[in-house]
Amino acid sequence: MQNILQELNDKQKEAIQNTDGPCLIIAGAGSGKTKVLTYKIAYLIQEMGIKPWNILAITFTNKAAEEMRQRAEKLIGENINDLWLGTFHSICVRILRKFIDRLGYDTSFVIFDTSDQKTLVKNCMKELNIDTKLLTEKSVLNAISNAKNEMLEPEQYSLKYAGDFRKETIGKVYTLYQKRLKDNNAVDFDDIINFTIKILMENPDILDYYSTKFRYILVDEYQDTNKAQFTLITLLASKYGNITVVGDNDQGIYGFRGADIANILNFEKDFPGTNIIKLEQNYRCTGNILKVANAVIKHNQNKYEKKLWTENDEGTLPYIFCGKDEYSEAEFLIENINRLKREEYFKYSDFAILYRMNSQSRAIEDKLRIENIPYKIIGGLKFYERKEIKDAIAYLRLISNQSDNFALERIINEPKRGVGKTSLDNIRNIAIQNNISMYEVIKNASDFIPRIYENTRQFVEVIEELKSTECTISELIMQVLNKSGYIQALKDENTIEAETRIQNIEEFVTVANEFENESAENTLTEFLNGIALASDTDNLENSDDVVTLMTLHSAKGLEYPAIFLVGLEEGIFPGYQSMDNPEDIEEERRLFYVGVTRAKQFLFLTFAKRRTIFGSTSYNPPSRFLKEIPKEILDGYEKAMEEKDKNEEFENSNVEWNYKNHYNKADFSNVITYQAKDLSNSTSTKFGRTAESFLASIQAKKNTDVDLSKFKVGQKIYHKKFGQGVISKLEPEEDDIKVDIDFEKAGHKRLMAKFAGLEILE
DNA sequence: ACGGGCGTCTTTTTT
DNA sequence: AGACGCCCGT
Repeated sequence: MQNILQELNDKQKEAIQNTDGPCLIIAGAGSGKTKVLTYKIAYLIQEMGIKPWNILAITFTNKAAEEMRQRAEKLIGENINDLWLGTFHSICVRILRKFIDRLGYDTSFVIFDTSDQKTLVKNCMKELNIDTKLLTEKSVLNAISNAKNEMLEPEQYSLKYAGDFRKETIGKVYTLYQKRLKDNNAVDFDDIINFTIKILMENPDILDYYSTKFRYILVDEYQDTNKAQFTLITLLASKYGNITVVGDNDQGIYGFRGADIANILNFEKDFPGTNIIKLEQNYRCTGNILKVANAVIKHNQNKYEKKLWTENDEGTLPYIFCGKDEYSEAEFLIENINRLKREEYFKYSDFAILYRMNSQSRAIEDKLRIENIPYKIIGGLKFYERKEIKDAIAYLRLISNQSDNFALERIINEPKRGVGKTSLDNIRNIAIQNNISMYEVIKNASDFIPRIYENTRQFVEVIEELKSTECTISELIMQVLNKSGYIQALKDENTIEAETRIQNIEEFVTVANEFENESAENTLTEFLNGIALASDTDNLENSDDVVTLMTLHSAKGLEYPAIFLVGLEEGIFPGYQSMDNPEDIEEERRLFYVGVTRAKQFLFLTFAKRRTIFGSTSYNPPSRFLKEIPKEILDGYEKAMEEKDKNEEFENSNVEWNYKNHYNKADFSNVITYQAKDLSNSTSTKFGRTAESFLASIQAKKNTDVDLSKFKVGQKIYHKKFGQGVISKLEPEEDDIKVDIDFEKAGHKRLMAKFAGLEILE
C-alpha cells in the first residue's frame, strides 16, 4: 500500500486518506477521478481493514462499475465480490428484489423500459378518454417522470396541482398509470429509486440494516444525480456519515432528465463538516486542448471555480474547419484520419467522432463506408430495441411473470394468430373487469369466447409448458421461438430483413448463453434485469480497430488520442431548443467542455456552412462556443472563416428551392432554411439571387439532347461524381425520366435523366 | 383481421 | 427524411 500511495499526487492522496466524514472531491476532467475512487476502495479495505461488504460504491454506468471493480481487485490482489459496486439502478434493484413485497409487489417484478412506458401512458389516456390532441402522451410521460424525480406520488401530485386543469388531468393519468404498473407487477426507471427510498423510510428495520451495513459510501459523477438519488444516499449515509462524492460541476450534462447540479453545489451545506478537495492537475490532454476547454467553460457562472493545468506538452493547436456541407465535413474527418494514421501511426481505434444528436451520424457513415474506413456506432438503434429482440424478451417476460400484460400484448399476435385489435380490446376489458391478468383471460377463455380460445390455444400451451420447464435461458429462447412459430414465420417471409432478424436472435441466444455460463446464480430474472438496465456504452470494447462514432453524452468518461467534434453550429450545438434559456446554454457549454476534454493529443472542431437535417437544408452560423475560443490557439481559423463567408456556387441539382425562415421562434434572423418544394414566391435569397433566376440557371444546365430511349433497367451508367452504377428503376416524369441507380460506391440514388449528365456504358 | 397507402408530425441528449 | 398513426379496401 505504501508504494500505491506514492503513485498519487498530494491532492489525490488527501482525497484518499480522508476516509471519515463527508468529503467532496471536485475532480476536473482527466484528473484521475477513477483512480482516486479505486485507490480509495483499496485503501479502505487494505489499510483500514474495512470489510468489502461494508462499502457501497455507486457509478454512473455499468461499464464504469465493472472497470472500477477490476482495477480495485488488481490493486488488492483478490476478488472483492462482496463489495456493493454498481449504478444507482442496479443497487436499488438488488434491494427491491429482497424487500419490494413491503410495497405489495412481487419480488419477481419486471422493469418497464421507455417504450413500455409510452404504451402504458397511451392506454391509460385512452381508458380515461383524454384527447391526445390536447395533451400528448409524450408531455404526460414527461410530467410523470418529473413528478417522480421530485418524489411526488400520484395523490400528492394531484393535491399539489388541484385547480390547474391540465395538471389535474395529468394527475388522473399518473394515478391510473401507477395502478396499471402495479397490476403488471412492473416498475419503471424512476420507481426503482423511489421505491427503495419509500421502503427505507417506512421500515426502520430495513433502513437500520442498510445504513449499518454501508459504513463507507462512495458516489461517482455526483453532478449528475437527481433529487431522489440524493435522498437515497442521504438515507444510507444517515448512520455513519462517511460519504465521499466525486464530481465536476463543469461536466453536469443530464439536467434534461432531472439531474440537479444543485446537489453538488449544496453538498457542503447538506453534509456539514465537509472537506472539499479539488483535483486540478490534468493527466490526459495536451496544454493546448486544455486551453480551449478552459477558455470556453469560463463563460459559465461557476461556484467551484477551478483551473485545470497540466505538465503535458503543449501539443499541436486544435484545428478548426468549415465544410461546405455535412458531406465535406465528413471528408475532412477522413482526410485527417488517414493523415494521422500515416504520420503518427495512429490506429482507427484512436479516433472518435462526437456529435450532438444521433441523426448526425448518417452523413459521416455514408462517407466512411465509401472510403472503406471501419467504424462502429454507439447508441442510436440499440440491439435490445430491435423488434425481434424485444419480442423474444417479451416471451421470456411472460414466461417468468404471467401477469405481465405488456409482454402479452406485444406477442399475442406475433406471429399472427388471428388475434387482432378487437379481440385484444376484449381480452383487456375482461381482465380489467375481473381484476385478473390478460394471460389468465386467454388461458381460461374456453366457454365464453370460443374464437379467442381457438386462436390462442397453442400459444397458451407453449407458455404453460415452458414456464415449468427446467432449462437454460438460451435453450428457453430457442424453444419458445420455435414452438410459438416465431422463427418459422420469419423463415416464411423469405426476405433479407427476416434473415437479419434470425441472425439477431441467434446473437441474442449467444448473449444468453454467455450470461448463464458466468455463474450458476444467473437466473432468468437476473438476465431480464441486466437487459433492462444495460446501456450501449457498456458493451464498448476497444478490441476492434475501428473508428468510434457517438453522441457527446455517450462519450462521458471516455478518452481518445484524437477527437473530432462535429456540427458546431448554432441550432445544432447548441441545439435550437436550448437557445432561449441561459441555463440550457450553460448545460450545452458543459457538454462542449466534456467533448473537448475527451481528446488526449489531437482535437478537430468542425462546422458546415450548409446542413440538411430533418428533411430541410439550413445555413447556420458557427457555434457561439467557437467564438469563445481565442483564435490564436486555433489552427485554420482564417481559412475556416473564409470558407464560411465565401459566396456559394450552387451545385448541379435537380431540385427547386423555396425558402422560409425556420427559426422565427428563436429570433435567429440570420438562419435561413431552404426547403425543396414547389416554387411559388420569388423573394430574393440571402445570396442576392431571386428564386426565378436560380431556377433559370438550373434550366440552363438541363440537357435537352439526352436520348431517353437509352435508359433501361439493368443498364450500366457512369456519373461524374458517383461513379459507376446500374439502373434499377425508371419512372417517367413530364418530359424527363426519374432514374433510380445503384452506384457501386455511392449507394442508391434517384436522379433526373436530363440533369444528371449520365454516360451510358456498354 | 390485416396489409397497403397516405397524410401528419417530429425531430436532444439516456440511466 | 423518416416514423407513426389512421383509414380504407380486401
